[in-house]
Amino acid sequence: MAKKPDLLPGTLDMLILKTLTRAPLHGYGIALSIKRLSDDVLTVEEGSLYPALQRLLLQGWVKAEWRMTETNRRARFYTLTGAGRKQLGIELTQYEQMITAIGLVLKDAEA
Amino acid sequence: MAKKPDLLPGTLDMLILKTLTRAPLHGYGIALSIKRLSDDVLTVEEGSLYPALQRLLLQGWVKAEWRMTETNRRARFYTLTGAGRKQLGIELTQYEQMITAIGLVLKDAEA
DNA sequence: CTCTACCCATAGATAAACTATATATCTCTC
DNA sequence: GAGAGATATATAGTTTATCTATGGGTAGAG
Repeated sequence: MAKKPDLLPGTLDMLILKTLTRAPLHGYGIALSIKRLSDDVLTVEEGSLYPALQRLLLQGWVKAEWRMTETNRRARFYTLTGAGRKQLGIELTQYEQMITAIGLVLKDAEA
Repeated sequence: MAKKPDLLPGTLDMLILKTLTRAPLHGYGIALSIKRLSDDVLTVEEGSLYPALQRLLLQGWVKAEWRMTETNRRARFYTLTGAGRKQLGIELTQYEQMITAIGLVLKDAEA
């Protein structure tokens, strides 16, 4: 059974951090944002999202605050910290390096 | 501790299959090939490589044959099968789709 | 005869993602 | 006012991929 992953493993933290550079968001909003920005290609399951947010909180890369949404529901809003912004930079650099390297391997031409 | 992976998780099978489109190779040669083609960015550890090859064998995507290397050592040479070539196509498509989608999320511009 | 490069393979730990489940509220429709 | 559906958080348990660590063994160079 060819099961398809909902995202490239290892990229979720980066995607969340990047999403938060645009504006503070609650978890559900982050998931929606990533899904919509990616034209429905990337789906962040709840079972992946909330543990990831806990991770990011623990690392001090985001901070959380309970507020009310526009639709009048209680939700936990996450904001990127300075350390989080720095971490995002690191992860972006590593990611670029990785996909460049993968591109080299996938290229057909051999010297 | 939380060591970073030497490659993007989920891409190893694709990299191995692609490497085998060029020529049959033994495990050690596959690892070397990926490392060199990627300018030493991607390193395939043996503990990742051999289980991955077992996986590919089991799926019927490669077949193996004991032969002698140029340096006169016994080695197991892996050859891509028809099913493996098909699988590679699938994985390449999914990979492209993923990194395109990730690119959309990482872009700064918002409509 | 020792060292390095070559070669295979597995066990166990770790981490990240998934499925499934639980809870709860708001809004809209019938 | 009942129910559906979208909004919202969270955890337990499972799966899977990768790493670390270890174990074997051979060829050739010095």
